[in-house]
Amino acid sequence: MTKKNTTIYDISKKLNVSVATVSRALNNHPRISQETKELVAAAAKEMNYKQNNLAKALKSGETKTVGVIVPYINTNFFSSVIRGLEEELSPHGYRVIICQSHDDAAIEKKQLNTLLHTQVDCIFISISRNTSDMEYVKKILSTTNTPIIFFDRKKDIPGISTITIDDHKGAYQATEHLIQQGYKNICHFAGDQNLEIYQNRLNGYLDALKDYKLPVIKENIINTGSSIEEGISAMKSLWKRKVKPDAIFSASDFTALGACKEIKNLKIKIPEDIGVIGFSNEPFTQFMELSISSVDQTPVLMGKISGNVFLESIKDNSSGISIEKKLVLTPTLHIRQSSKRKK
Amino acid sequence: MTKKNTTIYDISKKLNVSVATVSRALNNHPRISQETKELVAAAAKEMNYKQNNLAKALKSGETKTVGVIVPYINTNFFSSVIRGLEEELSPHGYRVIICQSHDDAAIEKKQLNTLLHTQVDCIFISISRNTSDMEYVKKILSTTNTPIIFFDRKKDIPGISTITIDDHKGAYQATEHLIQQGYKNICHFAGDQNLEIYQNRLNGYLDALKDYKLPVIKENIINTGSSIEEGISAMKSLWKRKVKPDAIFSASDFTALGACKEIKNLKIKIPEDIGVIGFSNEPFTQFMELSISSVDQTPVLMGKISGNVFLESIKDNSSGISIEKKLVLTPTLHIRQSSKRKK
DNA sequence: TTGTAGGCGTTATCAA
DNA sequence: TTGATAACGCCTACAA
Repeated sequence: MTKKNTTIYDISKKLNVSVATVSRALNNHPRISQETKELVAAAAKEMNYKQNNLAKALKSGETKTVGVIVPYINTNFFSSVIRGLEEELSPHGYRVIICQSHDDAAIEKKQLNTLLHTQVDCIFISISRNTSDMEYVKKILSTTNTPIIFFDRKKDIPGISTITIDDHKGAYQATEHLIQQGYKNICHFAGDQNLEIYQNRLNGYLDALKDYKLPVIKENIINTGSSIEEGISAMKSLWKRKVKPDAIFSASDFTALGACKEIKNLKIKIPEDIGVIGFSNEPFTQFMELSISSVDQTPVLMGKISGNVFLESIKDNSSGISIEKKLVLTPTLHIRQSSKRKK
Repeated sequence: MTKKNTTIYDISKKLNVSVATVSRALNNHPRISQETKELVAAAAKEMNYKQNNLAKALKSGETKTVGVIVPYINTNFFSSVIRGLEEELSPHGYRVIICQSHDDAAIEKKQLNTLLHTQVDCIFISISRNTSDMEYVKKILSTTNTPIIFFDRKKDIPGISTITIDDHKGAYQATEHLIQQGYKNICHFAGDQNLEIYQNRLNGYLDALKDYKLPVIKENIINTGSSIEEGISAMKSLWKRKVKPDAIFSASDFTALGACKEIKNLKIKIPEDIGVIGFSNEPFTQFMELSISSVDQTPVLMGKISGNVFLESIKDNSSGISIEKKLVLTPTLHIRQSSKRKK
């Protein structure tokens, strides 16, 4: 048996007033008598009235719902960003729909369209690895009013606000720290160069080397993904070289972990013989018995700020001006045992 | 400048047909000529038509959207369940709205109401620690058609399907394993007894002791939360006893980790002097240099099955029957270094 | 202070 | 095969 929800129409019938009065009373309209308001409120409660946001949204054009697309939701970084986003937006009455792209541009595009159909008020995206064609994003921008905001993994597109961390700086500081600890032959485990974040980490590494007059050696840049296994195998092949590295700056904590495991396996000493720094400050990096240095990306904050950029843009928009923001957060280097050679 | 979305009305005007025809053509209605369908499809594409799900939902009463409420989204367990949920439901056209209760019953109730306003087709909840009054949940059940499904952290309420793991079994197997490894004075770090999952873990531990004729010692049950710090302090005070424990079965991986850290600090040997097992199979448990044994809860699977229970209930409902399901998944014990004393 | 009525975009019923 | 129209539940001019 299907239960019917009570509507303002039901309340109006019961109280012998018009639906308009009920609607206004419920919305605390100034020109409704206190008495009526109380009457309506009582009836609403008694009849277990629940406002239908669908109808409201259809009328107002605002769903008070936003969408967020990430590669996978069950990673520390992305789930933390989403946590921040939810905590920033929820108090303002916004719901958050989550979508996974599985790091695939085709799925990402599909999810984007689904969100558009759902009439979300804003779409937050951290793009997938193989996203390159941004034409459909531009088309959405030019044909709809739905703002798109990129966080972390972005592309530069006019009209799209972005919230990122300063990957270059994080990488630079990490490399600089290794140099200051006396490491001289520093390798970099580089991530997918289709993504700006990994380009910036690589460049930060390179610039630190240059600034400290260390030679840039092409072979010291190893392309890896971000799995433990790739870290292990990268380390394995590195150690077969005649000239061995004395430090690793990895663009991923997982490859850094893989490297640590293999280093232990090779009976080399961390941090005496070789230093290691990762990136992301995954929880496990500090849990390890030999804790791993890493660069923190403040993901919860990134989520909150992303949400805030949207909220602010709504305010701005009321005055007809839409400002494109490019916010860059500062990462924090956490120095732990894996790279602290000097006491 | 505000861009207007094209509607079926726009298409109907352009093609000089009725909106009904457009709607039917778009929905591939059998009694529309192929010619018209193609015409409409072409116009829709050209005019960049995007269906408004809001209007559709208002009409049909189905939003194709579900809500999920968890304490916090950025934990491995909950984000993994949500991943599974999204992956099960997304192919069927459902969107997933995520809400955080911050482990607080009052917020949980608020989120529940928001989801109801949003007209979601189903609500998935893992209840907060201090949830006790289930009256409002029962009221929702009796006054709305919105199904509620509990996963992991549940209460038994008629009409609500639940998906859990067999915590008793997981705890029993963990304890049994410790016993078989020769440990005799096994302590339990128990979680919040307001939650069934922790009750069950405690009972599994107790039953294993009984079955193996080991004495049940009340002082060996330590109430902790699930933080590293509590694990450390619990271990600290345990080691001040005259009769010291030789194993810990913790209801949480984090307290287990804390115990391990303190054990190392006390210069005791794992697993020779003391064995440790946690619960949840958090990623870090296997990353540790001294890997920690733990009970895996298969969270992604739990999410998928939760989604599936909902999908099945829709099918069932078409025949007017709504079946309340109580599904219990089997956990898997992962034996690692922290508890493997015998070779 | 309150009521009437139109419209948001879709689908479905009843006609044609 | 197609068209006209009502309805989903709400809000809001415009009237009264």
